[in-house]
Amino acid sequence: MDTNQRLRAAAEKLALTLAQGGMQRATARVMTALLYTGKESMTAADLREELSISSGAVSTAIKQLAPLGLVERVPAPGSRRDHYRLRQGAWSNLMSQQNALLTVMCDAAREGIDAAGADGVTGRRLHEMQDFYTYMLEELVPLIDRWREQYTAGTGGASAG
Amino acid sequence: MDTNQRLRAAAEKLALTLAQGGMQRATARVMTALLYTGKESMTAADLREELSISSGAVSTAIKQLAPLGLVERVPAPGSRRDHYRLRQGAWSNLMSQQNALLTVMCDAAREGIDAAGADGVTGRRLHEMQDFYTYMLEELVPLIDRWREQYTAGTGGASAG
DNA sequence: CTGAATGTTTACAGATCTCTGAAATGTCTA
DNA sequence: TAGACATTTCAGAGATCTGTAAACATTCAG
Repeated sequence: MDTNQRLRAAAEKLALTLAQGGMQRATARVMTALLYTGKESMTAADLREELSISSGAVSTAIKQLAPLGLVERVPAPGSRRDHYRLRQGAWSNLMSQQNALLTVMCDAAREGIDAAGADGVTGRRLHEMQDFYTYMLEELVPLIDRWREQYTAGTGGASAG
Repeated sequence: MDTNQRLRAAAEKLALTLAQGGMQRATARVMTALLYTGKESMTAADLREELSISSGAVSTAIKQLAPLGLVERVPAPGSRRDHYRLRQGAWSNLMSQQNALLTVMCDAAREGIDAAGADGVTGRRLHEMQDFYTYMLEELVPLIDRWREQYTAGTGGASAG
């Protein structure tokens, strides 16, 4: 099957992009493997084999992906192995997690102003920074929330577009 | 002066955050040095001394920051040395640059659908991904544009908030 | 309770990336 | 054109990070 190879290639390529964005490499590969798999869910052994990585790496990857809401453990019916799958809304969760950085930037700006004072060149620069990140936070958070509502409304998935 | 030390500490802390977000460490330090300096602009030598890094590192940092629109070379009045300063709108430019990743994600989703087909579990997952990043692109780009207009309107800076 | 199968943790090896130091390049003055 | 000063480039040392292998813990069948 040639299609399978194309899928593998696409998965690896996307993993590379995610890695570029700060995600650990093996973690990104696990993520894209779960995205591109034809199965409903994959076991740790499946991932290990599919990606040719150690079980330790799989374990670490899951440990990183699960708390971010990107991947979830699925109750295995009749199997002792844990099954994992990409979570519904994974991408918006990923985005939210990146937004956490905006809060940090906002706080940093405020702290800077506290230390430097609101006047002078430094104060002015910090003020622009604070304004920007405040604006972004106020706009982005509701934006993502709106997406979530909108998407869970058309739960079927196929008709969501 | 104790204030100076507080500023240095704040700058370093922010640099660490930026580095966490993928920016090179020395590059991030140069960025925050330019943000926190009391001067209007800094020379490469200033940066080298302030941060205790080599001139090569400074050069590399500028080379990375300038194309992103975060830092600009300022015409030096009567000095042969180049002067640098944080650009107006640096933060929104940084954000825009991160948004470029959204486009990549969007394209990746489309390519995936091409390879996997729109039906089946894989197609459905990719579809959600595509929908999300399409939505984000459509919303985020105008959002930032709006900020830019809004901010350049109150050009003074001090009264911009 | 025992044994087997699976999942997790950790020290270490390998790879990767970053920064330094020095040479090369460029730019301006006289 | 020569000379001085500033910046850029680049090979290699150093630090950092990632993944593996193996020990350890846990869960479940019999």
